[in-house]
Amino acid sequence: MNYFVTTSIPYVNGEPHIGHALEFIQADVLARYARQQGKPVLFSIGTDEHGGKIEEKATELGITPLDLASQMSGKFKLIAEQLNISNDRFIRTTDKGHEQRAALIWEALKKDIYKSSYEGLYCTGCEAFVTEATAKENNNVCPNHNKPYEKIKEENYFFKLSSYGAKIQKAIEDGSFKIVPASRKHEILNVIKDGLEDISISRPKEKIGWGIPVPEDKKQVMYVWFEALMNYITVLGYPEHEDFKKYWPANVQVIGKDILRFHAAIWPGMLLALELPLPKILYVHGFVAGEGGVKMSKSLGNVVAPQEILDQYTADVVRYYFLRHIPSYGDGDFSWQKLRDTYNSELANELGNVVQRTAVMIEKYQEGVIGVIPPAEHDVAEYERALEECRFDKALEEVWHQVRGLNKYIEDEKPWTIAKDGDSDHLREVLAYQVSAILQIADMLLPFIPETAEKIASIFKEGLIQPIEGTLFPRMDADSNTS
RNA sequence: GGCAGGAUAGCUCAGUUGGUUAGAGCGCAGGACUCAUAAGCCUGAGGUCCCGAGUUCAAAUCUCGGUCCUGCUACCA
Repeated sequence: MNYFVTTSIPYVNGEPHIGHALEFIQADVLARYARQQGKPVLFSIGTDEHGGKIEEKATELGITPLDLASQMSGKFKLIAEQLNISNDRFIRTTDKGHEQRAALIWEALKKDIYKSSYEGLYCTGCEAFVTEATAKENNNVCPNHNKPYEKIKEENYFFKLSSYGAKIQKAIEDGSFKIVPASRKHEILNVIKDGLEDISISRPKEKIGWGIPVPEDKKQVMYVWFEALMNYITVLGYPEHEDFKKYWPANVQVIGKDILRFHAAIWPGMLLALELPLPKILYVHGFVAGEGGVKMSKSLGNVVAPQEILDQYTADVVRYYFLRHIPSYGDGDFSWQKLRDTYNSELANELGNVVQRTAVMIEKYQEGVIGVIPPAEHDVAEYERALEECRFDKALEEVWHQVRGLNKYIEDEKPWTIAKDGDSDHLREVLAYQVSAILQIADMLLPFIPETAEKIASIFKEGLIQPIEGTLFPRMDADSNTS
């Protein structure tokens, strides 16, 4: 009954990008849908703030790592607000609560943690070791950071992930830990089947100071990835808080395809070691490319920040585009042209107009009196199934099927002709049916474009048309936006 | 190299266990209407279903071979 949904927590190393926006929006739909069904919901998002990269950047800027993290975290928070994300919590890994509880988790994992020295080639940019083969392939220079690999020997703590591979595999295979889409499930099973290796989970403090101290070892801090994953339960107040008992395991954890391994192998390993249940569903979205499916990159100059889109369009428009036109199970792309076409044809012409024409007819022919609205009658099974499978695109297609159906209904019934013929009973019946269909559509749209859905409902709910200011989605001219 | 997925209309894609004339949305062209945001509705054009062979009464669908693309993963010197 209780419903817990999370997004991954973005690393505050970079500005919020379109992929973060997508993830926030998708998770928000799940949260709002669950609330609509009357479930107690907890929806958390947040930011991941420790690690060497933050430390370095802060040093460059001459500020403290925490100041930098706070600044960046604020930007993610702002984007979430602008997108009308209904998160109940926003966790920062620098929150005292997270830091303290991370230490408790470490203690609880102790039977699976051991110390060992590790020698290998390391990239400070990636904060990761690479195999010799990889290093050779790249001529000893990390391609991501353009820095030579350093040969280092470190004392690290390790987590016995290898002990949990079989259990994780079983949970994925039997569906108790469901990974969608299925292609991602196969992908990770392929990795797990070959056996999971123990992972390094700490760094020497002298090398990376910006992190959560390892309990009882002042010389080590927790590896940022290991500690960041813990946010999903520290945010609930693991281990003692009521919320933790109430909301864990998560119903859905929303992540991007680039961090599948962390969430489908390491994280479940940690949970199993803690003797906690695994999340029910791990939903993996794809990437958003730029125009023509070309990857967004600074050097190509085709990067579009969520902020830029929000400067020109309302949150609902942005939400709609991302949910309907970025395939829920694959990669998609963003272009201003596509956004405007979508806006005009789907939101303005089809949805906005059907609301408008219905409201106007009731005002014109019946002084705004709606009369008895029949109950909703369209089958929503497909819509519901789509949502259960995190197929946001498909769910919206189902809604639009109804929007189109309604426009067709109006053309078939021709209320304006009925009005001329003076058959007021029949006219009232037809218009009330239109309202019924619109209200059902608004209901289905509530998790997706909440402001619009509420506005639509408000027009018809009182039995008398309550006009709104302007129109829902005024059409946009071809030259009204460029950038 | 291994594993997985893909190639269908100008674009994005759907095509369930093989079964008449291969579909939708967008875009494009034409039409009738007038309640509405010059929106909506109707009609139409547009396809060698990647290539080749095979199985079958029948293949977009199944088999084999090939080409190209994507993802994951491994490795050689």
